[in-house]
Amino acid sequence: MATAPRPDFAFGEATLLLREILKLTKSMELDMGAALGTNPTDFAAMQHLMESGPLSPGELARRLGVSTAAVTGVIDRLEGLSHARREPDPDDRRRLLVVPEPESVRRALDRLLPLTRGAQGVLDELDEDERAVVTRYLSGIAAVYREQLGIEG
Amino acid sequence: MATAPRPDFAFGEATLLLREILKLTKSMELDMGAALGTNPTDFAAMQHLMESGPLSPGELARRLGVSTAAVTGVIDRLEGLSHARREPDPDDRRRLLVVPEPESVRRALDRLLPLTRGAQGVLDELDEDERAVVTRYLSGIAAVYREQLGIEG
DNA sequence: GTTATTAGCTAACCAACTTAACGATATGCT
DNA sequence: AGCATATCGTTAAGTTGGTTAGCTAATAAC
Repeated sequence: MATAPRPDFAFGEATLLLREILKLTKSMELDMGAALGTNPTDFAAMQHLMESGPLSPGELARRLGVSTAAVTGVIDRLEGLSHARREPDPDDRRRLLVVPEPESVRRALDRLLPLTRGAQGVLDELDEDERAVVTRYLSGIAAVYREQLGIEG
Repeated sequence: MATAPRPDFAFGEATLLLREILKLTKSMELDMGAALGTNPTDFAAMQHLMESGPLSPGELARRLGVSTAAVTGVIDRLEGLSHARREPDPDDRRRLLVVPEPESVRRALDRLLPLTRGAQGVLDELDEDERAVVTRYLSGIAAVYREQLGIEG
């Protein structure tokens, strides 16, 4: 009873590892944010800007899953820290573009790249067939999640 | 430039899938919470109570990574919804035990079990060697994360 | 048996969201 | 062309979930 109070929770090793990764990811988000002096949401915004280039506040809101009003705050904070700036959108004067500052991008990449390189390194140690197995597993897990959320969460 | 504004972000398929899973997990946490009418933190507390049985507020705070003051609020909300109740700890009269209500546990499991069963199902479709590959991959990823966080996050 | 520590709570505060309303621009319709 | 409608970002006001600091009660240490 002390070690297994609820028999329903008998997880496989892979499942436990996945859970640990999810937990580590949360710490990572805090850590990443700390690197730029931001909260996780603001850092996530930076990630989108780094990956996709300048984005409108509306698009940023959509990607972050928050209201456009909240994104105004995100941009205010990023601008306050000189991580990004507002520029007018030449094609639509209602809209604007949030442009990441190169120096901040560099700093963020300093944190992000070791992670992605490390992840890639793990994959590189696997052969083609093994990578396929991993892909199959992850696809399966993603499918299970999507199904529970009602296809497309 | 439109499709690949930053060449630094060339992710492998597995990495993209892992990212998607992380994203789905967040939706899942909201979804789970909604099932009990709670926020993700409160649901996470329920998960710990379900897995480990009654816990003290302090232990709950430690596991959730929030202050004990915040946990007072968590327990207040769970009690308000009759998902758990406070009981005195027979061994230490300063302490108390947060006990999950069976009916709420049942409702939470209704949501959780399909997920864990689904995840287990994905694993069941792999043979022994393949499962070892998955474990190796996930261990590697976890190690990379831990390393970046400075061993033990 | 006093002193120090621990447990949980309250109080006061704060950060990050939400919805609603608003001004400015763009789009669609006739 | 010109008016009605929709869209974009912002502001304003309110809510939520967290923080730290300080308190009381109970236990542990010497």
